[in-house]
This record gives sequence, C-alpha cells and structure tokens, in this order.
Amino acid sequence: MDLLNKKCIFGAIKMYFMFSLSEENYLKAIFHLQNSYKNGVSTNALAEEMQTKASSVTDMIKRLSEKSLVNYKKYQGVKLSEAGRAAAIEVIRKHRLWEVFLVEKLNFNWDEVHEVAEQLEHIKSEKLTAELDRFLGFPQRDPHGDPIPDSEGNFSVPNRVLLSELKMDETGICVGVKDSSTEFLQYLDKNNISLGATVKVKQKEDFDQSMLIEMNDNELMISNQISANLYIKTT
Amino acid sequence: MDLLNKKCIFGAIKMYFMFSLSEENYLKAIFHLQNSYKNGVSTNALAEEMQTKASSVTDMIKRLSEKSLVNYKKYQGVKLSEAGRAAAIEVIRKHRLWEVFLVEKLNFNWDEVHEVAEQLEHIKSEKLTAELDRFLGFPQRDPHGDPIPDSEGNFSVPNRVLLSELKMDETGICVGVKDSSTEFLQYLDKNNISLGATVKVKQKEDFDQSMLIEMNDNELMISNQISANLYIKTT
DNA sequence: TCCATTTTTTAGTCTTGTCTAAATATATTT
DNA sequence: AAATATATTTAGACAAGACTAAAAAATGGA
Ligand SMILES: [Mn+2]
Ligand SMILES: [Mn+2]
Ligand SMILES: [Mn+2]
Ligand SMILES: [Mn+2]
Repeated sequence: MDLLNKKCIFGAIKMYFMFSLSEENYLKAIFHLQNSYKNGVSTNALAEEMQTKASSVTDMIKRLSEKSLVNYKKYQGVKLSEAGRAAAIEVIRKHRLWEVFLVEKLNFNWDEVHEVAEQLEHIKSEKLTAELDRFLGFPQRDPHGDPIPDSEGNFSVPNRVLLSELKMDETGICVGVKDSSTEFLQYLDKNNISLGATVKVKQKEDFDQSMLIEMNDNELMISNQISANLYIKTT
Repeated sequence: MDLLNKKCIFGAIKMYFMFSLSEENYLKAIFHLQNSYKNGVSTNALAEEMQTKASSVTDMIKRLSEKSLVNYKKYQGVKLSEAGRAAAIEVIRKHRLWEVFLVEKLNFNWDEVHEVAEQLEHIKSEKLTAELDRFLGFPQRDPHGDPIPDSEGNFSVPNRVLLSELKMDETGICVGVKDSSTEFLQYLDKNNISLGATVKVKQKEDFDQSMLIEMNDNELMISNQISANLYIKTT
C-alpha cells in the first residue's frame, strides 16, 4: 500500500478520511438510493443515478469496497458501511450548507444553486464547513426544505407527507420539494408556490389525482406530478 | 475533435473556456513565473513551482499549446497566450476573492486561507464569482495585499517597494507580503507586524542588511529575509 | 425445468496526468 | 572546438475513471 505516498494538501495524517470527487459522488448517490433499495442498491439504479454505465459502476463499487466504504457481494447490490455513510452525510451537509449560502448571501434563486453546490460540496476543510455553518446561523433546512446534518452527522428526519396524499379539505404548510430540478422549481415560482405557504386541498379528482389547491388566497389546479413532489406538514 | 462530447455541467456552449483543475494550476504558475522569466518560463522552473517532474511539465505544456493557451517552441520555454493569460487572471481573481471571504466572513486568519482558496479557485460559475465580489464590496486587495482583478481582468499593479530597499530613517506603510507561507505570516503575527501599520527604519546594518524598525511604538530587529518579503508604500 | 430476457460482471481500450529511465539538445568550461 | 554538465524531451509505464463489447449470472415465465 502506498496510500501514504499520495499527495495530499493536509499532509499524510488525514489520508484515510479523504476521498476523490468521484468516490464522494458515488457514496452520496448510494446514500440517496438506499431509501428506495433497502436491501442493496442495484448496479443499474446506481448507473442511472450517476449518469454512467453499469460497467463503470461495478469498477467503482470494487474500489469503494476495497476501502471498506461499502459492503458488496457480487450480484447482490451494494450498501454503505458506517464509514461510507458518515462520508456521504458529510458531503450532503456541505452541499446543503452551500445552497443556503448561495440563496441567503449571494442572491441565487433556489433553482440555480444545485449545480454550483455540486462543486462546492467537495471542498476539503473542516474549518471551512464549521465556520460556514456558524456564519449562516446553523440552518436546519436547505432552500429545498431538506434537513442539514450537524457536525456530528445527526439530522432530524422531517415529519412530512406528500401533498398528493392529502385528502379533500385537508390543509398544511408547504415545507419542501422532492424534485429539485430547475424545471420544477421554475414551475413553482411561476405559480407562486413557495416553502412556508399554507395549502388547502379544495378538490381532488379521483380519475387522475389532479387537485385544486388554495394558496395565499389563490386557487390553482395542479396535476399529480406536481402534488407528488411537494412535501407538506399537516396542521 | 470530440470536444463537444465531453460532459460539462454548463452544457456544450462554454466548452472552449473551461479548463481542468490541473490546466488552471499550470496557467496560474506560468503567469506568476513570467514576472521573473520575461522571455519564456523554463520547464524546470515550472516543475519546481508545480512540485512535479520536468517530464510531466513537458507533457502538460504540449497539451496547453495544443489548446492555444501558451506559445511553445521546444527548448525555448513557454509564454502565455492572450487566452491563457485571461484564464490565469480569472483563476487568480477567484483565489483572492475567496481569501477575502474566508478572512472577512469566516474568521480565518491570513495564514490559513491559502490552501482552501487553492481549492475554491477552481469552482466554475460566473454568477458565483460576480456575486461573491459584490457581497464582499468589490475588494481591491486580498488579505496579503495582492491586487484582485475585476471581472474584466483588470487590476492595478500596486505602487510599492520592499522594506529591504528602504534606507535609514525612511518611513512607509506596510501594504503587502511577498511570501504568503504560513510560517512567514505566523512570524509576522507573533511580532505584531500587520498590513496598514506604519514602519520606520531606525537602523540598518551594512554587513547583513538586518534592520531595526519601529512599528506601533514598538522597536524590532529583523533580518533581510524578513524585510525582503514585506511590501511598503512609502509616505 | 428450461428458455429467454435482464442484470451484472469481465476483458480490453481510452484519456488525463503523473512517474522513471533514457536520449537528445543546450550551455558552460577548458 | 571539444568535453562536460545541465536542461529538456521522449519512451514506456501506471492509476483513476470512464467506455464498448462480450461473457456469465440471475430472474421470470411457459
Ligand atoms: Mn442540491
Ligand atoms: Mn437542496
Ligand atoms: Mn493564496
Ligand atoms: Mn493571497
């Protein structure tokens, strides 16, 4: 092993905790997919998520497995180890903190932050992350309503449901988006749907699940594709 | 040419202005070395600056030359093209803006910012750079007194001399450091030498150029190694 | 159970950026 | 002008991370 010979801006000491940009992205993707793939994330799912080929995924999984960041048995899918989970959460923490920074301090709209945060999340400096967190006032949620892990990796799983699950006449507060794509967020902006606003389901169509909602004294008809991507805290 | 096939977070449009982390670091290094190597930066000088081998430098120079970022003839050293110079200045602009951010907003000391800025300078987002600049109030100098290029790449070459060039009884204001290493900056902190302070040369030793200076009602003996790394604006 | 389809892995190639060792060009002495 | 020393380039190898094509394993009917 010549791990210690690798160049590292922090010197040799922290070597074992440092991962490449690509490794970090895979860890993050596995973390997110583990919600849907409880007993092992499949190679194809990971390839889809990473916008790459299954063979590339297999290669990377082997490397991550070699470093004990994932548990992997051939053809059995992959799961994060404790170390892998911790590394993934650290990257997610940075991603979301930077998103808050971009929106709160640099006049970015919530639909513009993701791709820049994808770059910033890989900056390596414990002090930077800690100070950024403090500078932002230890935010609990990112601009899309997702929880921000603290420096220990702890975060509260938000108590929320999808708007599509609400029944007629139920109300709640819009607290997050499931889809953070530019397209979806721009649709929401255009239709005055924003986090923090109160929603009421005025009508619900059995056939296609489309619903008429009320928001800020405004009525709006939305399809299931929309309501299934909005998180609501019921009141 | 399959430039357009490369993955790029901005899509294909900006391809021709995007360079790899390594390419950017080489461009920056050449830019800095051009001050001392007016008629071409030598391979060895570049290898020394980049902490790598001469053969690796030759390889990279060929790639940069292929992309018209440098002008290169075998054995003749290398010079930045206009495009290469512009790219280098853009990276330096980002580096210095981030250094200001770290010191002004995130409680970093001026001896801690460099290695983090080395990472942040490669983040690609025009909006991010522009907004960071605005957020910081369009600073003219970084924490080490170096000029920050504006969005057009223009910067004022500061009117300053080295403290070592001052004669007995001359005074000035300390406006920058030539060496930004942690070690040097910590020495300065320890001895209460900071940018903005007034200096007076009280004595100068002909033999070794060491000098006795006065700063904030304090007298201090410094060697030539120190005085040759402090920039002074004479008053 | 056996066949067909899908999923996953392997084998071999490519690019970027690095390295060592060897060859060649330039510079400095004598 | 040689001879020597130094600087630079070439040749060949390697690692990370991607790809394509082909092989092998798992899965889901009939
Ligand atoms: Mn995001
Ligand atoms: Mn987000
Ligand atoms: Mn710096
Ligand atoms: Mn600086």
